[in-house]
Amino acid sequence: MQIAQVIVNNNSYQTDKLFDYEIPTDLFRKVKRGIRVMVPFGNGNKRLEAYVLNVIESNSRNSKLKKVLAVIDEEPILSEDQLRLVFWMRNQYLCKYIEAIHCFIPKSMVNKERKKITLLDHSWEEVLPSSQKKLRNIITTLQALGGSAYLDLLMQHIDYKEINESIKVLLEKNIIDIKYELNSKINIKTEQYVRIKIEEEQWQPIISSLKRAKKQKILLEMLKEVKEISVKELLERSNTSRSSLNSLQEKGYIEYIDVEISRNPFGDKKFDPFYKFEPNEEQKKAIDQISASIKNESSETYLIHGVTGSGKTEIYLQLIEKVLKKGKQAIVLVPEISLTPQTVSRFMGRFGERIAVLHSNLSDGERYDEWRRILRQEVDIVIGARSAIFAPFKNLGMIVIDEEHEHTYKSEQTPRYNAIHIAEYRSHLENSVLVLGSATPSLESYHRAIEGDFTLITLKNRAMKSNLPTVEVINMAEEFHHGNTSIFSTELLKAMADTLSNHHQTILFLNRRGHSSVLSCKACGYTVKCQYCDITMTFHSAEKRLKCHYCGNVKNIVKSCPECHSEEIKYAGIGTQQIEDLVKVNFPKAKVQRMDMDTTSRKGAHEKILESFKHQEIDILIGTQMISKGLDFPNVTLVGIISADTTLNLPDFRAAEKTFQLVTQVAGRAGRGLEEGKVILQTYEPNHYSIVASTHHDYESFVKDELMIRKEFHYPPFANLLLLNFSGKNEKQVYAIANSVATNMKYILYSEGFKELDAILLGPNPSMISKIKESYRYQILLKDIGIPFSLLKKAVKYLLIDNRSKYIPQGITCTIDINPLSII
DNA sequence: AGCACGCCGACT
DNA sequence: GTCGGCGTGCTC
Repeated sequence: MQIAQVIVNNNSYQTDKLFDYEIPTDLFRKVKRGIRVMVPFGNGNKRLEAYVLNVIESNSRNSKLKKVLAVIDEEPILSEDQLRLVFWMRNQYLCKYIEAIHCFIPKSMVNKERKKITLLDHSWEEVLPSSQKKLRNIITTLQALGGSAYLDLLMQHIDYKEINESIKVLLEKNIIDIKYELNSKINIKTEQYVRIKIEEEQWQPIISSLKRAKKQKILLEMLKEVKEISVKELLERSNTSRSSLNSLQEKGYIEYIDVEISRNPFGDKKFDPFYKFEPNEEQKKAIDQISASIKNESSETYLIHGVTGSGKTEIYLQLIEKVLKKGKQAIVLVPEISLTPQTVSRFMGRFGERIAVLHSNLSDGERYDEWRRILRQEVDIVIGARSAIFAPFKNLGMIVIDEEHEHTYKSEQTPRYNAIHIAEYRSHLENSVLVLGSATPSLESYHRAIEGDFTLITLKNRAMKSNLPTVEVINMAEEFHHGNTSIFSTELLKAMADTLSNHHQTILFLNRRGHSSVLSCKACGYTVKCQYCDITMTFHSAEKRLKCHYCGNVKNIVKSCPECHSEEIKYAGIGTQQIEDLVKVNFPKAKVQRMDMDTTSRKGAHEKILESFKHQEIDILIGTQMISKGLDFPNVTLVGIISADTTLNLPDFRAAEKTFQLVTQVAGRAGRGLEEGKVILQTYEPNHYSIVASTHHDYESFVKDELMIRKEFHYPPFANLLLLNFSGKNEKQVYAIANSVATNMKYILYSEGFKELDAILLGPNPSMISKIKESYRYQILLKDIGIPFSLLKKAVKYLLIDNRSKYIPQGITCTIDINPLSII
């Protein structure tokens, strides 16, 4: 007997195991590893979609096994390599099978069965005594919904919870009918085509028979030429109507067929060709070195550390050309497509049609189309954000991860994977080259390069022979002592004036949106906080309202303090909106544009701003970290960093690294053309090692200092971290649960012989933001100091996965984050 | 996740 | 008594 071992499409820890089903003989040949099937599941034999992870042969006849009902796919939806990745991910990230599987499959492909309840035409009034109020209520609700409704919709209209019982009673009484409908969101977009069915020798008699049907004759003659054409096009070209075509079909001369087409997410957008250019010495060396691995199909990892403007993109482009020549495919990851439109357009401009683009604001349908294009091998290159690492290429030659230090490569939802981590494993599985690139590599990657895991390639010079900009640090404390209370230092204002008069462009950077992030009472110190989150509300001057940046809650501004009724309200914590206002006051004639989440939420707004900046319709561009990467505008000669301290002061072990990266990246926007660039960096901590290093563009010295600190305090790359997050509405309960997990954890580790637990387990502590959307948050941090990381993971798996129901009650959410990028 | 079963307080 | 809410345990 053949048995399929499947994972059912249920996102629950309790069903996260392989279930055995008998494969009926007629499905023997169709059921394979990686295919989807329908199976009966549970007491009611609810039909569920399931993924076949194994097919085994069993000698003993187990009559208790249920049978596979049907297969969904012709071909496996998950390849052998992808299956291997699924198993690996579950182990690595302690996630469920189904969570790993869903990474590989677009949402719109997942089938879910919905219960549809239909009222039958019976005189239910007689059958149901009027005392049965509940049942009658269900029926009247059903009538109001038009006689039939899906169960979930029906439940929204009825406020008691035990609806299933009543549904069952109604079904027994034959008052309603239940149907299961597959809520398949598969939306292969098709277009109707016609195909001619007439053989050559039949042609003459048929044509003569159509003497009186002029239009039909025209249609047939056109079809004879092209054999197959879309209905729409045919009708347009022939100037005929559908009815003529229909009568041809009735006579059997033609047939209609549905042909799959793709929606193009880029519409008719044309990309300027981006011509290949001759690489300089450094670039050429890098290309040659990596090409060798592409040629040998060795799964080597390269880390390209190249200063801003060193032409990393051109290296990627030329390497991809080599990959394509070998008949292989390439994946390019960029931090966030919408933030790097220039990079994307260069790829499109060089390679044209055979690229699929996966960015975060594609609709489900568009995402599905791109995925299909990849699967049908219509593209050779995928360029996309984090999730593009799962692109279903069959012959992968290379993975490029640009700006590899970016935190967006780490998923914020379970499974909390790191795309670099996945890329490493995937390149290993599929013998493809992995190329990481950054002007400011993450300490993890750089450390691994030093250790010899990655091959380091350094680019010291800018490709266009321009120099790196000079960076001038302004001590804002001194500025203040000299009587300048403005947020702009004298130097910055002067430099902005100079740049304006030279008709060059300025970028001002501040990593905080809104107008003011803190409103507080001068008299009693009260600060306005969100009622749902433990966070101060930010004043937005455009809407003249207060917004919570965590839950989106909006409040009117407070004119007087709700505590002491003082009317002295202080607006502190400067954001980009306020900068914009102040710039306009200081430079009334300058054309100023702000670019942050608030000005770019509309589709296409992003490109529009960059386009007008490119055409020099903007003198001063003000923005958040959105402007820190990928922008390449030669006329920008001044970059002003309003405050480097916002990131520096975060209570996170990566604060210094983030600051160095951000400052270096932003500074890199200046002086990319013929003119020298200048950066003015304002800070209250001019002597901090990350500030000093970034002013000298000295990555190596920063890394040296930072690595020493990381080693001393046992942080990555010298330790692995495991963060457990607990949240729930009842603060006391959240703490109690977190505490019991911590206690049990300590007990397990202690009994394994590890006595120094204070360094290994920290917490539970309230999270940095202790409340978000009315949920209280606590966390436990685990570090592998003097203990194998695998053992920590094993203990976590035992407590929070294998015995989850014992430790985590309903109402408490607990997430596991392996090597989080941030522990705040 | 969904569903059945069984316990228990709150009502006609 | 019994209705309905809620916790528990199971699904090949």
